[in-house]
Amino acid sequence: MSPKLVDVEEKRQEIIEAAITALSEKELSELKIADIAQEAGMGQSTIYEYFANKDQLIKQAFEYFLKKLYVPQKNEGLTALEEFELVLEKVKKQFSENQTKEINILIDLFYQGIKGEFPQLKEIYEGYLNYLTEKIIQDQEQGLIREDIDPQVFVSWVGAAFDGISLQLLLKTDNCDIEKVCDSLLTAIEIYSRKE
Amino acid sequence: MSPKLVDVEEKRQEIIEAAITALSEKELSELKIADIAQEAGMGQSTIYEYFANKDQLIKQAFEYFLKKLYVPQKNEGLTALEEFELVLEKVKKQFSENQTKEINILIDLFYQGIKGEFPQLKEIYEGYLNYLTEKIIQDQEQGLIREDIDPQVFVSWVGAAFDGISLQLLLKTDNCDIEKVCDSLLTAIEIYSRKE
Amino acid sequence: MSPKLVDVEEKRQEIIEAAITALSEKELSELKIADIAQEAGMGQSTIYEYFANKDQLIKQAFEYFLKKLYVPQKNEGLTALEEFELVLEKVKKQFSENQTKEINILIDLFYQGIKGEFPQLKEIYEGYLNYLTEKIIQDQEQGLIREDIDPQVFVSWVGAAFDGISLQLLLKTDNCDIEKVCDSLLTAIEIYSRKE
Amino acid sequence: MSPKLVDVEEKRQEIIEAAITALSEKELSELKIADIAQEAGMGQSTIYEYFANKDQLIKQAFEYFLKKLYVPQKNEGLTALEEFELVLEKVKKQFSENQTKEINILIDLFYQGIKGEFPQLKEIYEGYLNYLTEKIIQDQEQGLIREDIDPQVFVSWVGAAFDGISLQLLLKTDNCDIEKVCDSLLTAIEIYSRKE
DNA sequence: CATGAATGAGAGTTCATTCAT
DNA sequence: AATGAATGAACTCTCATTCAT
Repeated sequence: MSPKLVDVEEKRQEIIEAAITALSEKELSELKIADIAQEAGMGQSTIYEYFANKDQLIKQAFEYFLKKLYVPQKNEGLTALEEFELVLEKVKKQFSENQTKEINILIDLFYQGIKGEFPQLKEIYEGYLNYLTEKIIQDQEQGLIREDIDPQVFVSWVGAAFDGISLQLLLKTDNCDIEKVCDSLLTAIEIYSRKE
Repeated sequence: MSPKLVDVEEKRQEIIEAAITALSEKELSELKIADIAQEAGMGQSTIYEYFANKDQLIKQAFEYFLKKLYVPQKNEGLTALEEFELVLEKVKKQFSENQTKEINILIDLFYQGIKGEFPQLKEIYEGYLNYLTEKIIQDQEQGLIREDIDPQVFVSWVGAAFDGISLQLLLKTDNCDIEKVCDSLLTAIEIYSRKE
Repeated sequence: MSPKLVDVEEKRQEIIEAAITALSEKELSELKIADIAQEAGMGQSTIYEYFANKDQLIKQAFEYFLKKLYVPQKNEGLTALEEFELVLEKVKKQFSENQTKEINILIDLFYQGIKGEFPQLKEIYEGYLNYLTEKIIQDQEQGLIREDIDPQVFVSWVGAAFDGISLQLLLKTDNCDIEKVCDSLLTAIEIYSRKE
Repeated sequence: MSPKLVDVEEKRQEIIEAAITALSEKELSELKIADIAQEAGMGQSTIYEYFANKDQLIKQAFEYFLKKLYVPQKNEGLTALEEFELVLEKVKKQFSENQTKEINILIDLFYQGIKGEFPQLKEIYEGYLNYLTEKIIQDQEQGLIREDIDPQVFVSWVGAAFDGISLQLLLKTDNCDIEKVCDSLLTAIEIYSRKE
């Protein structure tokens, strides 16, 4: 009915995706509007038709990136321990060759999040911890995990350990074999949580 | 014949400290030479009498900061577990009100380190893990820790958990009580490592 | 859909011409981007849309200037001696009132050329000598010039004398009448080169 | 009688010589006060005790350089032609390996002179032409050179040719053998000037 | 709607010069 | 007299943003 209108939202996605691609190759502080425009195959000024300024664009790009990354993908049937294994598996995969680019964005994103300039990160992080907490509670109900364990507290350090392992991978410490570290951690978790 | 003589090294410290102060209030990518000069109470060009360029200054500032932070302070007498407690104590203290500023710098520093632009960080990080590894080995020799545990692997995930906890504190997740998390983690460590 | 389209090459010419105008009023080492921008009637940053940096701009300006100056304008029918007369005529004209500005640029250009920072000058200079050499050879074939004269050697000092005369004009020595000097030189050339 | 006074003039010479040494290694537009100070082995500010500013210093350095270079060294007994040969010999020698450094200064000096910022150059140049003119006149009186030649005019183009040859040497044109060019020029001069 | 072109504001850096000692 | 130290003013260059078409 209305005259041919460009789908504004679609165009925004296009730009955001270009921004993410660009971000995967350059760190945020080096990312220019020109880079994004080139990646998107459009003029710089066109970007300003869809975003008020660079900051807005970057923020929305991060948001989009996180949404895409954190497809809940709830594994209903799994126990907490199985879930933990899965998470670690995911971490390892993420650092395998073909996904290094996403990690670059994750780093920038965390940096912004920690600096308080991307508050969504905190929410998402808490969501992820809460999801794991739920799992613990379910397992406790099913008698798989000791009841005297505070699920939130437990998840907090387990999650922390996972993040820390990511950090070590990022720093590329040749401290030791990631495989063994994960196994050892999982063993500790199991011993700690299992009913007598 | 007797013009004012300045201890060059001292002046450098002065500027570096100004840079660190400035960094505690602004993130690295927003830090200008002008900020540092103002903080140091001198003209911008004076800074260039002591540092070749901004990059050099920043790098040396990080280095200085790390040196100051990581006074080895080896606690000879302690067992690994006691040492772990101590580390966590330190982490908690670091996040108490009056040291928030240092944390800002730590974040920037880690960001640079991960991005590969401050390789010293990796060394220091490995040094810290190695120090803990030594402790484990000593305790194994004294029969305090199970011998079938690979010290490096063990330290790797323990260290990771510590870092992850820091990260959670940085993100200010109100997930739960830090005190309890630390206790829970320490318990898990103890159960995992103790001889039958 | 139809934003203003500018012929990039044309714009470059515009800037280059502004640079040349500016150069005719200031010596190279005092020439600022701001001067060129003002002369061209645009913002400084606009210049950087068309040239990577000042050096590039200056180099291209010199190149452009030389091209404009050295229109081959080969005078097919003339003998070497007639050509020499013509060159001297040209030199004299160049120093007449309304072309003084171009001379300023020529000086800078020669300075750069001698300093080795504008190697094109050498090529052009050699081209000019070669052109004259050709003329001599033709005349030798036609029996107008003694065959025992090495054309290159001959041209070398004749060209040198021409350049030296330019230099004297530049220094504005009131040594004596340029007209007579040229005549005298031409006579010497003629006597030296003519067949018995 | 008076307390130990530094001989101001001596100190100035010292600085000037340092400037000249520095100039022989760097071109004028790249020469910093710091370079001169370093070469002279003194602090930058000391230079300002003896010279009002950089410009003054450079000008005096050029003046000093010229004075040192142009020791009249009048060769009383020689004929004009012999003198010409000598000059060319000098030119060739100047371009031999061990004196290239002085040439750098000469170039800068000429550049300044032509630009009108070093008027002394003109005087000196005219002095040199006058000296040669005198020679011609003497030879005419002795019947060695045709009387119908205007000495000034003659010297003008001969000098010009000499300068032009220097220029060719500076541009490093591989046009041809300097030796032969000089010989050819001298022959032309001789033919032109000799009495029947 | 799209965008080429233009730009102002500001960044890092250099260097002749001044000044206190 | 000598100079280490400090610096203001100026320069080149960058880039997010605006605007006319």
